[in-house]
Amino acid sequence: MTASPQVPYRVWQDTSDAFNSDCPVREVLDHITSRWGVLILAALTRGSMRFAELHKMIDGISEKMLSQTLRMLVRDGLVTRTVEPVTPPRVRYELTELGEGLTVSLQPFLDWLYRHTADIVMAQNRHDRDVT
Amino acid sequence: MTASPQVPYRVWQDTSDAFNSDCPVREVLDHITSRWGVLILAALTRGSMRFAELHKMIDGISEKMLSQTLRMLVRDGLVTRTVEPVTPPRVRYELTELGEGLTVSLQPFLDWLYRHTADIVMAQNRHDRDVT
DNA sequence: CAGCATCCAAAAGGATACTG
DNA sequence: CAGTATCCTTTTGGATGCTG
Repeated sequence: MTASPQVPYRVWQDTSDAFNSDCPVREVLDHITSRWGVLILAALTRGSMRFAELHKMIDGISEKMLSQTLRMLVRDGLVTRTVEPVTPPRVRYELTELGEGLTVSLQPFLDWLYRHTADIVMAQNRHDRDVT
Repeated sequence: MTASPQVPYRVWQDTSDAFNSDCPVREVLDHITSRWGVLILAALTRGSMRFAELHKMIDGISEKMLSQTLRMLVRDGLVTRTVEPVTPPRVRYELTELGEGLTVSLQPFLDWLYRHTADIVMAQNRHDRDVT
């Protein structure tokens, strides 16, 4: 983990490690677990979506963050952006094959989340009661 | 999704939805996907860890954020904090059963991450070349 | 050792106004 | 419609110094 600090980061296929802040794995993790990343990816599992649809579906996101996060996901090759040449413009966002694979891998976590949020809220209440 | 806005949020078991910013599912999602949440949970899958061990293992985290995120995870019932009454103090952090279940559900995602970070970096390079 | 408190810098994020 | 640009606020986070 502390080996060869003198050479620029390169052979991350072998030595990669999300615990290392210089490793691309860490950067990608940060992108996906960014505040709106998982929610946008989850929304797109329902199929192709337009900007306004995503904006309406994901409660609380601003246009700025939606646009910003979508650009990042497109750059990462997880989402495609397709402009239909009509007026007014119509833009469709869709998962790539890579993005599909990612959402499949996220499914167990999302399932867990829905099934255990109740447990967590209970734990929070218990904790707040005990500590206060 | 927009039903009964006049009553305080309550029946989230049935209507829960991470896309709703008022839903506990969303809050829990934010906790887990907070900047250091996944990394700390992943680190603890290797077994019980002391504060300094976590600090050393997770590159780039400050003591403040480590302590802050650990407190949140303890409150959420995902991690236990045990103080051994010796001097100097020794504190062990460990996954609870709930936390274990969570990390199991995160495993497919982490596996995907390691296997596909290369693809994402390639997509980024392609994108940067094309757009610039 | 395991932290908390404080202060400060940086980044994230929201509101608004505007454009092709 | 689907954004971008700007400004501003809030949050995040790091560095430092201190304690039981």
